[in-house]
Amino acid sequence: MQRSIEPRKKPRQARAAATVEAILQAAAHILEREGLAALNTNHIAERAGVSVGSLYQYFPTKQAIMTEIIRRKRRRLVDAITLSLQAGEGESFDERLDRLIAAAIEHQIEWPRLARNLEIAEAFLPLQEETEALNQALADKIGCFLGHQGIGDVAVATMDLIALVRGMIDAAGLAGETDRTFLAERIGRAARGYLLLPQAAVKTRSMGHSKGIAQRRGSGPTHRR
Amino acid sequence: MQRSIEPRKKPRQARAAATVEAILQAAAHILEREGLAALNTNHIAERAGVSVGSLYQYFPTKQAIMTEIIRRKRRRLVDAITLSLQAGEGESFDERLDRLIAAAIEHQIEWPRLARNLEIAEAFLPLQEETEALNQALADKIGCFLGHQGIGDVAVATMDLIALVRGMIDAAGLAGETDRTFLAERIGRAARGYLLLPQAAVKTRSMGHSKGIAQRRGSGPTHRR
DNA sequence: GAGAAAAGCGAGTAATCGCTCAGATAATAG
DNA sequence: CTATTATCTGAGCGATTACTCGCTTTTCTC
Repeated sequence: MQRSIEPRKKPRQARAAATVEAILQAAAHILEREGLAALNTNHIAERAGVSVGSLYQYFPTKQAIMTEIIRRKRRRLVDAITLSLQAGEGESFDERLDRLIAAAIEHQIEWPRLARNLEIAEAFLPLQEETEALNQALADKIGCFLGHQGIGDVAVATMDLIALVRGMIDAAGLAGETDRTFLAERIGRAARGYLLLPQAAVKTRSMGHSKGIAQRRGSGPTHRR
Repeated sequence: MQRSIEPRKKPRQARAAATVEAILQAAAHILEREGLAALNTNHIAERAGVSVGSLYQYFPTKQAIMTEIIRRKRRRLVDAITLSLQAGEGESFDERLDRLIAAAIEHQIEWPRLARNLEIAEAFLPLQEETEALNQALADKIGCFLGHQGIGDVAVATMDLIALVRGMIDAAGLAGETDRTFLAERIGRAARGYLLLPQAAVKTRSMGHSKGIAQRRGSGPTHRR
Protein backbone atom coordinates (compact mmCIF):
# COMPACT_ATOMS: atom_id res chain seq x y z
CA MET A 1 0.00 0.00 0.00
CA GLN A 2 2.68 2.43 0.96
CA ARG A 3 5.25 3.07 -1.75
CA SER A 4 8.66 4.54 -1.31
CA ILE A 5 9.21 8.24 -1.08
CA GLU A 6 12.98 8.00 -1.31
CA PRO A 7 14.89 8.96 -4.47
CA ARG A 8 15.37 6.06 -6.86
CA LYS A 9 18.92 6.53 -8.09
CA LYS A 10 21.53 9.22 -8.07
CA PRO A 11 22.23 11.01 -11.35
CA ARG A 12 25.79 10.28 -12.49
CA GLN A 13 26.14 12.53 -15.46
CA ALA A 14 25.72 16.27 -15.53
CA ARG A 15 22.70 16.18 -17.79
CA ALA A 16 21.01 13.75 -15.44
CA ALA A 17 21.55 16.13 -12.56
CA ALA A 18 20.07 18.86 -14.73
CA THR A 19 17.05 16.67 -15.35
CA VAL A 20 16.50 16.18 -11.65
CA GLU A 21 16.78 19.90 -11.04
CA ALA A 22 14.40 20.64 -13.88
CA ILE A 23 11.85 18.26 -12.41
CA LEU A 24 12.01 19.78 -8.95
CA GLN A 25 12.00 23.25 -10.44
CA ALA A 26 8.94 22.47 -12.53
CA ALA A 27 7.06 20.95 -9.64
CA ALA A 28 7.76 23.96 -7.45
CA HIS A 29 6.73 26.27 -10.24
CA ILE A 30 3.43 24.47 -10.68
CA LEU A 31 2.78 24.57 -6.95
CA GLU A 32 3.37 28.31 -6.83
CA ARG A 33 1.49 29.22 -9.99
CA GLU A 34 -1.17 26.58 -10.61
CA GLY A 35 -1.77 24.93 -7.29
CA LEU A 36 -1.79 21.41 -5.92
CA ALA A 37 -4.60 20.20 -8.13
CA ALA A 38 -2.53 20.85 -11.24
CA LEU A 39 0.41 18.87 -9.91
CA ASN A 40 0.45 15.58 -11.78
CA THR A 41 3.46 13.70 -13.03
CA ASN A 42 2.70 14.15 -16.72
CA HIS A 43 2.40 17.87 -16.21
CA ILE A 44 5.59 18.06 -14.21
CA ALA A 45 7.51 16.18 -16.87
CA GLU A 46 6.09 18.33 -19.64
CA ARG A 47 6.91 21.56 -17.85
CA ALA A 48 10.39 20.27 -17.02
CA GLY A 49 10.94 19.43 -20.68
CA VAL A 50 11.58 15.76 -20.02
CA SER A 51 9.51 12.62 -20.41
CA VAL A 52 7.61 10.87 -17.67
CA GLY A 53 9.96 7.96 -18.11
CA SER A 54 12.93 10.09 -17.16
CA LEU A 55 11.07 11.46 -14.21
CA TYR A 56 10.45 7.98 -12.89
CA GLN A 57 14.11 7.10 -13.24
CA TYR A 58 14.91 9.40 -10.35
CA PHE A 59 11.70 9.52 -8.37
CA PRO A 60 9.83 6.28 -7.71
CA THR A 61 6.60 8.11 -6.90
CA LYS A 62 5.08 11.51 -7.20
CA GLN A 63 5.29 11.80 -3.45
CA ALA A 64 9.05 11.41 -3.65
CA ILE A 65 9.21 14.62 -5.66
CA MET A 66 7.22 16.54 -3.10
CA THR A 67 9.27 15.03 -0.32
CA GLU A 68 12.49 16.22 -1.90
CA ILE A 69 11.15 19.74 -2.36
CA ILE A 70 10.04 19.85 1.25
CA ARG A 71 13.36 18.50 2.47
CA ARG A 72 15.33 21.10 0.55
CA LYS A 73 13.15 23.89 1.81
CA ARG A 74 13.58 22.70 5.36
CA ARG A 75 17.32 22.52 4.95
CA ARG A 76 17.30 26.12 3.77
CA LEU A 77 15.23 27.17 6.76
CA VAL A 78 17.53 25.54 9.25
CA ASP A 79 20.53 27.08 7.49
CA ALA A 80 18.95 30.52 7.49
CA ILE A 81 18.09 30.31 11.16
CA THR A 82 21.55 29.06 12.02
CA LEU A 83 23.18 31.82 10.04
CA SER A 84 21.01 34.51 11.53
CA LEU A 85 21.91 33.34 15.00
CA GLN A 86 25.61 33.22 14.18
CA ALA A 87 25.53 36.61 12.53
CA GLY A 88 24.01 38.11 15.63
CA GLU A 89 26.44 36.64 18.11
CA GLY A 90 27.44 39.20 20.66
CA GLU A 91 24.56 41.46 19.78
CA SER A 92 21.71 42.34 22.11
CA PHE A 93 18.72 40.11 22.64
CA ASP A 94 16.53 42.52 20.74
CA GLU A 95 18.77 42.60 17.73
CA ARG A 96 19.11 38.84 17.61
CA LEU A 97 15.38 38.35 17.91
CA ASP A 98 14.87 40.75 15.03
CA ARG A 99 17.36 38.81 12.96
CA LEU A 100 15.53 35.57 13.65
CA ILE A 101 12.19 37.02 12.68
CA ALA A 102 13.63 38.60 9.56
CA ALA A 103 15.14 35.28 8.51
CA ALA A 104 11.86 33.49 9.00
CA ILE A 105 9.99 36.09 6.99
CA GLU A 106 12.51 36.00 4.19
CA HIS A 107 12.21 32.25 4.04
CA GLN A 108 8.46 32.02 3.97
CA ILE A 109 7.16 35.08 2.21
CA GLU A 110 8.91 34.91 -1.15
CA TRP A 111 6.71 32.17 -2.64
CA PRO A 112 3.72 32.18 -0.31
CA ARG A 113 1.54 29.87 -2.36
CA LEU A 114 4.34 27.37 -2.75
CA ALA A 115 4.90 27.47 0.99
CA ARG A 116 1.24 26.92 1.68
CA ASN A 117 0.89 24.14 -0.87
CA LEU A 118 3.86 22.34 0.57
CA GLU A 119 2.30 22.44 4.00
CA ILE A 120 -0.86 21.05 2.46
CA ALA A 121 1.05 18.39 0.58
CA GLU A 122 2.61 17.27 3.84
CA ALA A 123 -0.81 16.10 4.92
CA PHE A 124 -0.55 13.39 2.27
CA LEU A 125 3.02 12.38 3.03
CA PRO A 126 4.42 10.11 5.72
CA LEU A 127 6.72 12.76 7.12
CA GLN A 128 5.69 13.06 10.73
CA GLU A 129 9.06 11.83 11.92
CA GLU A 130 11.01 14.24 9.81
CA THR A 131 8.75 17.05 10.90
CA GLU A 132 9.46 16.18 14.49
CA ALA A 133 13.16 16.12 13.70
CA LEU A 134 12.98 19.51 12.04
CA ASN A 135 11.14 21.01 14.94
CA GLN A 136 13.70 19.48 17.24
CA ALA A 137 16.55 20.99 15.25
CA LEU A 138 14.93 24.40 15.31
CA ALA A 139 14.03 24.00 18.93
CA ASP A 140 17.64 23.22 19.77
CA LYS A 141 18.97 26.30 18.07
CA ILE A 142 16.27 28.68 19.15
CA GLY A 143 16.04 27.11 22.55
CA CYS A 144 19.75 27.67 23.04
CA PHE A 145 19.21 31.31 22.17
CA LEU A 146 16.23 31.64 24.47
CA GLY A 147 17.94 29.76 27.23
CA HIS A 148 20.19 32.71 27.91
CA GLN A 149 17.19 34.91 28.50
CA GLY A 150 15.79 33.31 31.57
CA ILE A 151 12.81 31.93 29.74
CA GLY A 152 11.22 29.24 31.82
CA ASP A 153 10.00 26.40 29.70
CA VAL A 154 12.25 26.62 26.67
CA ALA A 155 10.69 23.71 24.79
CA VAL A 156 7.19 25.08 25.05
CA ALA A 157 8.36 28.60 24.31
CA THR A 158 10.11 27.44 21.17
CA MET A 159 7.07 25.58 19.91
CA ASP A 160 4.85 28.55 20.62
CA LEU A 161 7.17 31.03 18.98
CA ILE A 162 7.51 28.97 15.83
CA ALA A 163 3.76 28.56 15.63
CA LEU A 164 3.12 32.22 16.23
CA VAL A 165 5.67 33.39 13.69
CA ARG A 166 4.59 30.90 11.05
CA GLY A 167 0.94 31.71 11.51
CA MET A 168 1.45 35.42 11.13
CA ILE A 169 3.82 35.15 8.16
CA ASP A 170 1.57 32.71 6.32
CA ALA A 171 -1.46 34.89 6.79
CA ALA A 172 0.39 37.98 5.67
CA GLY A 173 1.87 36.22 2.67
CA LEU A 174 -1.47 34.90 1.52
CA ALA A 175 -2.99 38.35 1.96
CA GLY A 176 -0.41 39.61 -0.51
CA GLU A 177 1.77 41.58 1.86
CA THR A 178 5.28 42.29 0.71
CA ASP A 179 6.44 44.87 3.21
CA ARG A 180 8.77 42.81 5.33
CA THR A 181 9.67 45.58 7.72
CA PHE A 182 6.13 46.30 8.76
CA LEU A 183 5.41 42.61 9.23
CA ALA A 184 8.60 42.07 11.21
CA GLU A 185 7.63 44.86 13.56
CA ARG A 186 4.24 43.32 14.26
CA ILE A 187 5.65 39.84 14.79
CA GLY A 188 8.29 41.32 17.02
CA ARG A 189 5.66 42.81 19.29
CA ALA A 190 3.86 39.49 19.66
CA ALA A 191 7.08 37.59 20.27
CA ARG A 192 8.31 40.07 22.83
CA GLY A 193 5.00 40.00 24.57
CA TYR A 194 5.17 36.25 24.76
CA LEU A 195 8.74 36.19 25.98
CA LEU A 196 8.90 39.20 28.22
CA LEU A 197 5.52 39.85 29.74
CA PRO A 198 5.18 38.38 33.21
CA GLN A 199 3.39 35.08 33.42
CA ALA A 200 0.00 35.73 34.86
CA ALA A 201 -0.59 34.01 38.14
CA VAL A 202 -2.74 31.03 37.30
CA LYS A 203 -6.23 32.28 37.92
CA THR A 204 -8.26 29.12 38.07
CA ARG A 205 -11.19 30.54 36.20
CA SER A 206 -12.44 27.12 35.12
CA MET A 207 -12.30 26.85 31.39
CA GLY A 208 -14.88 24.32 30.26
CA HIS A 209 -14.40 20.61 30.71
CA SER A 210 -10.63 20.45 31.09
CA LYS A 211 -10.45 16.78 30.34
CA GLY A 212 -6.68 16.48 30.39
CA ILE A 213 -4.55 15.57 33.32
CA ALA A 214 -2.99 18.68 34.70
CA GLN A 215 0.39 17.82 33.34
CA ARG A 216 2.77 20.37 31.86
CA ARG A 217 4.99 23.03 33.38
CA GLY A 218 8.57 22.77 32.49
CA SER A 219 8.78 19.39 30.84
CA GLY A 220 8.22 20.12 27.17
CA PRO A 221 5.19 19.44 25.01
CA THR A 222 3.40 16.18 25.38
CA HIS A 223 3.31 14.22 22.18
CA ARG A 224 0.48 11.95 21.29
CA ARG A 225 1.00 8.21 21.45
CA MET B 1 -15.73 21.76 -14.85
CA GLN B 2 -16.99 23.14 -11.59
CA ARG B 3 -19.72 21.09 -9.98
CA SER B 4 -22.08 22.18 -7.29
CA ILE B 5 -21.11 22.17 -3.66
CA GLU B 6 -24.62 22.87 -2.39
CA PRO B 7 -26.74 20.20 -0.72
CA ARG B 8 -28.86 18.28 -3.18
CA LYS B 9 -32.15 17.85 -1.36
CA LYS B 10 -33.48 18.19 2.14
CA PRO B 11 -34.24 15.01 4.05
CA ARG B 12 -37.99 14.79 4.78
CA GLN B 13 -38.19 11.77 7.00
CA ALA B 14 -36.39 11.20 10.25
CA ARG B 15 -34.31 8.33 8.95
CA ALA B 16 -33.13 10.48 6.06
CA ALA B 17 -31.98 13.16 8.47
CA ALA B 18 -30.17 10.45 10.37
CA THR B 19 -28.46 9.38 7.17
CA VAL B 20 -27.24 12.89 6.51
CA GLU B 21 -25.91 13.19 10.04
CA ALA B 22 -24.23 9.82 9.80
CA ILE B 23 -22.49 10.87 6.60
CA LEU B 24 -21.17 14.12 8.05
CA GLN B 25 -20.21 12.33 11.22
CA ALA B 26 -18.32 9.66 9.31
CA ALA B 27 -16.48 12.18 7.17
CA ALA B 28 -15.41 14.17 10.22
CA HIS B 29 -14.35 10.99 11.94
CA ILE B 30 -12.19 9.96 9.00
CA LEU B 31 -10.59 13.39 8.85
CA GLU B 32 -9.73 13.24 12.53
CA ARG B 33 -8.51 9.67 12.62
CA GLU B 34 -7.26 8.72 9.17
CA GLY B 35 -6.46 11.96 7.41
CA LEU B 36 -7.41 13.65 4.19
CA ALA B 37 -5.90 10.98 1.97
CA ALA B 38 -8.35 8.40 3.33
CA LEU B 39 -11.38 10.56 2.68
CA ASN B 40 -13.17 9.09 -0.34
CA THR B 41 -16.88 8.75 -0.87
CA ASN B 42 -16.95 4.96 -0.76
CA HIS B 43 -15.15 5.01 2.53
CA ILE B 44 -17.40 7.69 3.96
CA ALA B 45 -20.51 5.75 2.97
CA GLU B 46 -19.14 2.53 4.39
CA ARG B 47 -18.19 4.14 7.68
CA ALA B 48 -21.57 5.87 7.86
CA GLY B 49 -23.31 2.55 7.33
CA VAL B 50 -25.14 3.68 4.21
CA SER B 51 -24.60 3.12 0.51
CA VAL B 52 -22.85 5.53 -1.85
CA GLY B 53 -26.15 5.98 -3.59
CA SER B 54 -27.75 7.36 -0.45
CA LEU B 55 -24.80 9.63 0.06
CA TYR B 56 -25.27 11.12 -3.39
CA GLN B 57 -28.94 11.73 -2.76
CA TYR B 58 -28.07 14.46 -0.31
CA PHE B 59 -24.66 15.61 -1.47
CA PRO B 60 -24.08 16.11 -5.19
CA THR B 61 -20.31 15.94 -4.80
CA LYS B 62 -17.73 14.95 -2.29
CA GLN B 63 -16.83 18.60 -1.94
CA ALA B 64 -20.37 19.35 -0.82
CA ILE B 65 -19.80 17.13 2.20
CA MET B 66 -16.66 18.96 3.18
CA THR B 67 -18.35 22.27 2.57
CA GLU B 68 -21.15 21.41 4.93
CA ILE B 69 -18.74 20.33 7.65
CA ILE B 70 -16.78 23.54 7.27
CA ARG B 71 -19.89 25.69 7.31
CA ARG B 72 -21.15 24.10 10.48
CA LYS B 73 -17.83 24.54 12.18
CA ARG B 74 -17.68 28.17 11.14
CA ARG B 75 -21.13 28.83 12.39
CA ARG B 76 -20.11 27.43 15.76
CA LEU B 77 -17.02 29.63 15.82
CA VAL B 78 -18.88 32.83 15.08
CA ASP B 79 -21.48 31.92 17.68
CA ALA B 80 -18.83 31.19 20.28
CA ILE B 81 -16.99 34.44 19.60
CA THR B 82 -20.20 36.42 19.67
CA LEU B 83 -21.29 34.84 22.90
CA SER B 84 -17.93 35.35 24.55
CA LEU B 85 -18.01 39.04 23.66
CA GLN B 86 -21.56 39.42 24.90
CA ALA B 87 -20.82 37.57 28.09
CA GLY B 88 -17.96 39.91 28.80
CA GLU B 89 -19.80 43.15 28.19
CA GLY B 90 -18.95 45.67 30.85
CA GLU B 91 -15.90 43.75 31.97
CA SER B 92 -12.33 44.95 31.66
CA PHE B 93 -10.30 44.68 28.51
CA ASP B 94 -8.16 41.96 30.05
CA GLU B 95 -11.10 39.86 31.04
CA ARG B 96 -12.75 40.17 27.65
CA LEU B 97 -9.55 39.27 25.85
CA ASP B 98 -9.23 36.20 28.02
CA ARG B 99 -12.78 35.23 27.17
CA LEU B 100 -12.07 35.56 23.47
CA ILE B 101 -8.96 33.44 23.67
CA ALA B 102 -10.71 30.81 25.77
CA ALA B 103 -13.51 30.61 23.22
CA ALA B 104 -11.07 30.18 20.36
CA ILE B 105 -9.20 27.46 22.21
CA GLU B 106 -12.38 25.63 23.08
CA HIS B 107 -13.40 25.72 19.45
CA GLN B 108 -10.17 24.53 17.90
CA ILE B 109 -8.49 22.20 20.33
CA GLU B 110 -11.00 19.42 20.73
CA TRP B 111 -10.37 17.71 17.37
CA PRO B 112 -7.08 19.18 16.31
CA ARG B 113 -6.44 16.95 13.30
CA LEU B 114 -9.96 17.49 12.05
CA ALA B 115 -9.45 21.23 12.36
CA ARG B 116 -6.18 21.09 10.49
CA ASN B 117 -7.52 18.86 7.75
CA LEU B 118 -10.50 21.12 7.24
CA GLU B 119 -8.22 24.07 6.79
CA ILE B 120 -6.28 22.07 4.25
CA ALA B 121 -9.41 20.87 2.52
CA GLU B 122 -10.50 24.45 2.06
CA ALA B 123 -7.70 24.81 -0.43
CA PHE B 124 -9.63 22.50 -2.76
CA LEU B 125 -12.98 24.19 -2.33
CA PRO B 126 -14.37 27.31 -3.99
CA LEU B 127 -14.96 29.02 -0.68
CA GLN B 128 -12.87 32.16 -0.93
CA GLU B 129 -15.94 34.34 -0.77
CA GLU B 130 -17.32 32.64 2.28
CA THR B 131 -13.92 32.74 3.90
CA GLU B 132 -13.71 36.45 3.27
CA ALA B 133 -17.18 36.84 4.70
CA LEU B 134 -16.25 34.86 7.78
CA ASN B 135 -13.10 36.84 8.32
CA GLN B 136 -15.11 39.98 7.83
CA ALA B 137 -17.66 38.86 10.39
CA LEU B 138 -14.94 38.05 12.88
CA ALA B 139 -13.08 41.22 12.04
CA ASP B 140 -16.22 43.23 12.67
CA LYS B 141 -16.80 41.72 16.05
CA ILE B 142 -13.22 41.65 17.16
CA GLY B 143 -12.42 44.93 15.50
CA CYS B 144 -15.29 46.55 17.34
CA PHE B 145 -13.83 45.20 20.55
CA LEU B 146 -10.32 46.35 19.69
CA GLY B 147 -11.54 49.69 18.42
CA HIS B 148 -12.21 50.82 21.96
CA GLN B 149 -8.60 50.21 22.89
CA GLY B 150 -6.90 52.77 20.71
CA ILE B 151 -5.42 50.17 18.41
CA GLY B 152 -4.26 51.85 15.25
CA ASP B 153 -4.86 49.64 12.26
CA VAL B 154 -7.77 47.52 13.37
CA ALA B 155 -8.01 45.49 10.17
CA VAL B 156 -4.38 44.45 10.23
CA ALA B 157 -4.49 43.85 13.96
CA THR B 158 -7.48 41.58 13.58
CA MET B 159 -5.84 39.56 10.83
CA ASP B 160 -2.66 39.23 12.85
CA LEU B 161 -4.42 38.26 16.04
CA ILE B 162 -6.48 35.59 14.33
CA ALA B 163 -3.38 34.19 12.65
CA LEU B 164 -1.39 34.24 15.86
CA VAL B 165 -4.09 32.61 17.95
CA ARG B 166 -4.89 29.99 15.34
CA GLY B 167 -1.24 29.15 14.81
CA MET B 168 -0.57 28.65 18.49
CA ILE B 169 -3.71 26.65 19.16
CA ASP B 170 -3.19 24.40 16.15
CA ALA B 171 0.38 23.67 17.12
CA ALA B 172 -0.56 22.95 20.71
CA GLY B 173 -3.46 20.76 19.65
CA LEU B 174 -1.35 18.73 17.26
CA ALA B 175 1.27 18.32 19.95
CA GLY B 176 -1.38 16.74 22.12
CA GLU B 177 -1.85 19.49 24.66
CA THR B 178 -5.08 19.46 26.58
CA ASP B 179 -4.41 21.97 29.32
CA ARG B 180 -6.46 24.90 28.13
CA THR B 181 -5.55 27.20 30.98
CA PHE B 182 -1.84 26.99 30.39
CA LEU B 183 -2.27 27.52 26.66
CA ALA B 184 -4.59 30.47 27.20
CA GLU B 185 -2.04 32.14 29.40
CA ARG B 186 0.67 31.84 26.76
CA ILE B 187 -1.54 33.08 23.96
CA GLY B 188 -2.64 35.92 26.18
CA ARG B 189 0.94 37.08 26.57
CA ALA B 190 1.55 37.10 22.83
CA ALA B 191 -1.71 38.87 22.12
CA ARG B 192 -1.10 41.48 24.78
CA GLY B 193 2.39 42.05 23.49
CA TYR B 194 1.04 42.58 20.02
CA LEU B 195 -1.70 44.91 21.15
CA LEU B 196 -0.07 46.83 23.94
CA LEU B 197 3.65 47.08 23.32
CA PRO B 198 4.66 50.36 21.69
CA GLN B 199 5.22 50.22 17.97
CA ALA B 200 8.92 50.39 17.40
CA ALA B 201 10.05 53.41 15.44
CA VAL B 202 10.68 52.11 11.94
CA LYS B 203 14.37 51.38 11.90
CA THR B 204 15.20 51.09 8.21
CA ARG B 205 17.55 48.20 8.69
CA SER B 206 17.23 47.10 5.05
CA MET B 207 15.74 43.67 4.96
CA GLY B 208 16.82 42.02 1.72
CA HIS B 209 15.34 42.93 -1.62
CA SER B 210 12.12 44.56 -0.55
CA LYS B 211 10.47 44.18 -3.91
CA GLY B 212 7.08 45.45 -2.93
CA ILE B 213 5.84 48.99 -3.20
CA ALA B 214 5.87 50.58 0.21
CA GLN B 215 2.15 50.51 0.57
CA ARG B 216 0.36 49.71 3.82
CA ARG B 217 -0.14 51.64 7.02
CA GLY B 218 -3.65 52.12 8.13
CA SER B 219 -5.61 50.93 5.14
CA GLY B 220 -6.19 47.28 5.89
CA PRO B 221 -4.57 44.23 4.36
CA THR B 222 -3.99 44.15 0.64
CA HIS B 223 -5.74 41.22 -0.94
CA ARG B 224 -4.45 39.56 -4.03
CA ARG B 225 -6.23 40.20 -7.31
C1' DG C 1 36.83 3.68 -33.46
C1' DA C 2 33.72 -0.32 -30.73
C1' DG C 3 31.34 -1.69 -26.79
C1' DA C 4 29.15 -0.65 -22.51
C1' DA C 5 26.65 2.01 -19.52
C1' DA C 6 23.77 5.80 -18.52
C1' DA C 7 20.04 8.63 -19.74
C1' DG C 8 15.97 9.55 -22.19
C1' DC C 9 11.62 8.54 -24.52
C1' DG C 10 6.28 8.24 -24.59
C1' DA C 11 2.47 5.21 -25.88
C1' DG C 12 0.11 2.32 -23.15
C1' DT C 13 -1.48 -0.15 -18.81
C1' DA C 14 -3.64 -0.61 -14.49
C1' DA C 15 -5.60 1.07 -10.49
C1' DT C 16 -8.25 4.44 -8.16
C1' DC C 17 -12.29 6.87 -7.18
C1' DG C 18 -16.09 10.09 -8.05
C1' DC C 19 -20.44 9.32 -9.39
C1' DT C 20 -24.85 7.12 -11.84
C1' DC C 21 -28.85 4.38 -12.46
C1' DA C 22 -32.12 0.71 -12.51
C1' DG C 23 -34.36 -1.40 -9.41
C1' DA C 24 -35.60 -2.91 -4.22
C1' DT C 25 -37.51 -1.51 0.23
C1' DA C 26 -39.79 1.34 3.50
C1' DA C 27 -42.87 5.01 4.99
C1' DT C 28 -47.15 7.62 4.13
C1' DA C 29 -51.73 8.78 2.15
C1' DG C 30 -56.42 7.81 0.99
C1' DC D 1 -55.62 -2.71 1.40
C1' DT D 2 -53.49 -0.03 -2.98
C1' DA D 3 -51.06 3.87 -4.73
C1' DT D 4 -47.68 7.11 -4.17
C1' DT D 5 -43.80 9.04 -2.63
C1' DA D 6 -39.46 8.87 -0.14
C1' DT D 7 -35.42 6.38 0.77
C1' DC D 8 -31.94 3.12 0.08
C1' DT D 9 -28.92 -0.12 -2.57
C1' DG D 10 -24.35 -1.37 -4.80
C1' DA D 11 -22.50 -3.12 -9.12
C1' DG D 12 -20.16 -0.86 -12.40
C1' DC D 13 -19.09 3.13 -15.71
C1' DG D 14 -15.98 6.71 -17.07
C1' DA D 15 -12.35 9.72 -16.44
C1' DT D 16 -8.28 10.71 -14.49
C1' DT D 17 -3.57 9.75 -13.62
C1' DA D 18 0.34 7.32 -11.41
C1' DC D 19 3.43 4.46 -13.24
C1' DT D 20 5.90 0.70 -16.65
C1' DC D 21 8.61 -1.15 -20.30
C1' DG D 22 10.71 -1.89 -24.67
C1' DC D 23 13.33 0.76 -27.28
C1' DT D 24 16.42 4.84 -28.90
C1' DT D 25 19.91 8.19 -28.07
C1' DT D 26 23.78 10.11 -25.69
C1' DT D 27 27.88 9.83 -23.04
C1' DC D 28 31.68 7.36 -21.13
C1' DT D 29 35.62 4.01 -21.38
C1' DC D 30 39.53 2.00 -23.44
